[in-house]
This record gives sequence, structure tokens and C-alpha cells, in this order.
Amino acid sequence: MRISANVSERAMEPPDIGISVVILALDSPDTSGVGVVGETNEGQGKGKNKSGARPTLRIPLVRRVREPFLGLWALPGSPLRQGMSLEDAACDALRSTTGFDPRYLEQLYAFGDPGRSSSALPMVSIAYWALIGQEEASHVHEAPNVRWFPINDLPRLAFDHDRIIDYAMERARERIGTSDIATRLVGERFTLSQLRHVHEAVLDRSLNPPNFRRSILAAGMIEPTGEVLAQGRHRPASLYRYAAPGASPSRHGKQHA
Amino acid sequence: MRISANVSERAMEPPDIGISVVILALDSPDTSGVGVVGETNEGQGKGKNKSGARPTLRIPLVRRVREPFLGLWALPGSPLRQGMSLEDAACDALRSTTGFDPRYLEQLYAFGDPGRSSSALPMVSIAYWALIGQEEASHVHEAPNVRWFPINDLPRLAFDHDRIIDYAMERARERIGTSDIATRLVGERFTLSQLRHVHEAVLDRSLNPPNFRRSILAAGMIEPTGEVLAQGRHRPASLYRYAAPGASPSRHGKQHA
DNA sequence: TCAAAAGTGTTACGTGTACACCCATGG
DNA sequence: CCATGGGTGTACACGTAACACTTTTGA
Repeated sequence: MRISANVSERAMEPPDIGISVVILALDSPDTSGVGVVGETNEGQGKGKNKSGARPTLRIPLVRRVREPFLGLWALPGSPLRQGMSLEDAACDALRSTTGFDPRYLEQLYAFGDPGRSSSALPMVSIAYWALIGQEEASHVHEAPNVRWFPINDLPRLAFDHDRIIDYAMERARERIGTSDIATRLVGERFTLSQLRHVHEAVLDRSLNPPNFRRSILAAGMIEPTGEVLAQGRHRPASLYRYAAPGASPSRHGKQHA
Repeated sequence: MRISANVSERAMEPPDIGISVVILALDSPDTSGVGVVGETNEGQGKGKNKSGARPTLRIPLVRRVREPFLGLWALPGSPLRQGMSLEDAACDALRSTTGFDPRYLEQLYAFGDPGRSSSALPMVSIAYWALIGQEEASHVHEAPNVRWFPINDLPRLAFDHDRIIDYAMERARERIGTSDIATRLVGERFTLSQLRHVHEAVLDRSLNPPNFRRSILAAGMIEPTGEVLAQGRHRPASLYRYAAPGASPSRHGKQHA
């Protein structure tokens, strides 16, 4: 907050400042079935890991076309210009990389060690993380020098971007228990299984289906649409939607009778 | 992370960037052993509020000597110059305001809305919060244009610094359950009552003494020194110290026998 | 009729909280 | 002796995890 500095004399240039964004989206294993990128169908252990159709998280990276770290992959970014808010710059980077607007956007951390980039150029980078909806994500056509990678199989990254991604995943795991970020990743309507698969993808562990059902319904953030979705040779699942906060009529215990 | 920007052409000046620090310290009611200050024993409801000598948190503010917000109080700050890490700049601001080094320092958030300062100068401010030990804090002699305020009785603040302080307190309340920040505020050796008073000051509520004792000891972060401290006409209290992580011999359940 | 996922019910367990009670000390 | 805070024991509420069990569908 610069208590005493003369702006007119720029004897000491301030460091350059930019935005980096960790963008997360689900790959779409079953929606609109067709053009799913990377159909390796890894693992498929039948009983233990009962993630029958657990989607995986993917993240878009940009190949660097100049030094430093030429040729390596980096987080999408944008310089910060006057008159832009930090969120504006993060959205810019997101749109120019993916073509979409974020369903969720939150600041992560400001990275500023002078030695973090191998070159000498001083740089402060303010990192954000963002979520893209599944519908949008299913329509990505990869631009040159942009590629979507599964979160568990990343290439070598420029700068300290691997650290930033780790931090973003940590934050996502913190948030998914109390926020509605899972509903930002799936579509507007979803079964509890689909929602659970999202939680499992973020947490990278299996969840007990009955307990997940109870806890997620008790949170009161979602409500049934009345529709059902038949997905296989088993009982069809009810569809749910995100319930706008404060507008849920079916709460438990607050209404007097 | 500025993917494509020509540093040599500075057609668009990047915004100015600075550091703000929320510095917290305990006022020292009883250190230097003898005369326990503030023996008012307020309330003295026998069982209810037994916060006999709860210390209060204090924060140093700097009076602004120029526009905008001339005359109001603001967080200590520092511009960020080349070659400095963000932590360096935060420490600089802390030292130049208080004369001490921090016992704890953590980044809070980067504030960057262009309209947040009432003037038009664009500014990104990276906020930190820091803790000062009780011994150091007891030796402060207030510098001109610097004053320590109790956290619950702050003056009108410049910029959005009230928001930043709220955010710092929120973060402190999050951390005090899992981190050792309470031991950074008190001296090297302390009784469980003193440590509990710190927790109560941060959380702004009373804690049950027996339960606090059990939970804090179960966490394994502190260990008894073997000494006791007589503080009044009652049973003396054991003194404890911070236990270096991994070096605590008296854990429960991990050693085989 | 059978496999598989949807959905319900119940129990076990750890954690936090409240509170009764004993201990040690100075006045 | 007694008020006061240090320190121990214990019971209860509550949220989470685990798992047995029923329901509903397609093959």
C-alpha cells in the first residue's frame, strides 16, 4: 500500500505483474458420447475401485514459444494492464485459451520470488483457479499450442507451475466439502452418482454412495427435479439440480410445521 | 505468467504494486512476572465467564500523511522493488513500523480492483498478516504517525483496509486450531491458561479449560518443561514450551512399547 | 432370475462439549 | 479453612464411516 513513494520518479521500476489460471474441467465420458479426447480407459479395476465411469479432471496448458522454458508447457496467463481488475485479467486468460467463461473463479495465491523464473526478469504472478462446465468442455477443439492434459498425467511444466497446480487441487479439495463447486463442473441436471463421481475425481478417492447421498442432501444445496434417468440395466436414478440458496422449500427442521 | 508480451515496449504501464501487512501482537498484562496488571476480575460470575486476565490483540496502524485518505489510519506497507521477494517486502514494512522481526508471516490475498482506492492511481496490493512475540510487543515505544490499536476498537481506515483486517482475523481463527500460531504470540514458556487466553483472544470467545487442556496436549505441539509458575493463591500451573515437530518423545500410540 | 446400481436403515466410533469433582496454594 | 484456578474423569450429542439390506431396472 505504498505509504511513501513518489510515483513520478520511476527510479526503481516495479516488477512486472501477470495472471496465471489453473482451469479445471471434466472430460465427458458419457455426455454426447462421441469425441472424447484421450479414450485410454485407464485401470478399469472391476470391484475394488468401483469408479465405473469416474470422469477425470483435465487442465489446459499452453506451450511456450519463447525463452525462458521454450517448448515446455505453462499455465494460461495474461499480463495485467491498467483499468483491469485481477478477475478481469483471469477471465481474459481463460477466454483466450478455452473460448469459454468460467463457472467458478477464485484467487489462489500471489507468487513473487525473484528467483522463481530461471531468467532474471522479475515477475509477480497472481494465480487463480477456475472451473469450466462439462457442456462447454465437451466442445473444445484444441487450438495450436494449447492442449488439455489429465490432471494425473501432466508434462514437464515451465516456471513453478507444477506447484501452482498442486495448490489449486488442494484448494479444490478444501472447497468441495462446503461449496457448490461440484455442481459447477457437471451440467444443470445430474444424478447423485454423477455428482459423487465429481467429488471422487477431485478428492482422488472413492466415496461411500449411501453416505454421500445423505450428506449431500442434508447440505440442502441440491433438490430433485422429479425426473429420472435410466442409465443401464439397473434402477434409474433421480435427477437433481442446484438449489438457489435460500429458495429451497424442502429444508428440514426450520419450517415450523 | 505473461505468455506473450514484449517487455521492451512499455506501451502499457503495468499497475503499481505494494505490500500491506496486518501485524498482530498481544498487549502484555502480566509478563515480567510480578504485578499482574488489570486485576479487575470483571464480571466475576463464578462459573460463567472465567476470563480472568484475557489479553487483547493489538495492531499497529500508520497515519496517512498525503492524499488519498490523508489523516486516516492505514496498514503498514511497502512498495515492491526489483530483487525483493514478497516476503522480504512484508518484513521490511513490519520492521520499519515496529522495529521487530515477525514470529509468523503468511500471505493473505492480493487486492487489485482498480476502483478500490478513491484516487485514480492503479494499485495492486498484496496483503500479509504477521505475528509479533509478546516480549517484543511489550517494548514498543510508539513512533510518530504509528499507533497500536486494540483489534476491537479500530479507527476509521483508509482504502479497504478494514476488509483486509477482517480477512486477517478470519485467517487467524482458521489457523489457530491446526497451527502453532498461539505459541508465536506468547513467550517461550507459558502456562496452559496463558495459551488458552491467546486462543480466546483470537477466537473472541471463552473456551472450556479442561477441554482446552486435553485438546492442546493431544495435538502434541507443546511439551511440559517440568517447571511450575505460581501466579496467585491457588495451585501453581505447569509451564510448557513449543515442541519441535517430530522430536516429541511422549506421543501416544505410535511407539511400540 | 440375475447382476448392478439406486436407495434405506442401523450400528460403531471418534470428536467436541458440558459438567462434576479432586488437588494445591496463598491468604 | 476456604476461595481460586490447576488438573482429572466421565457422560452425552453429533457427525462420519461402515455395512447389511431392500428396490428397481435391463438383459
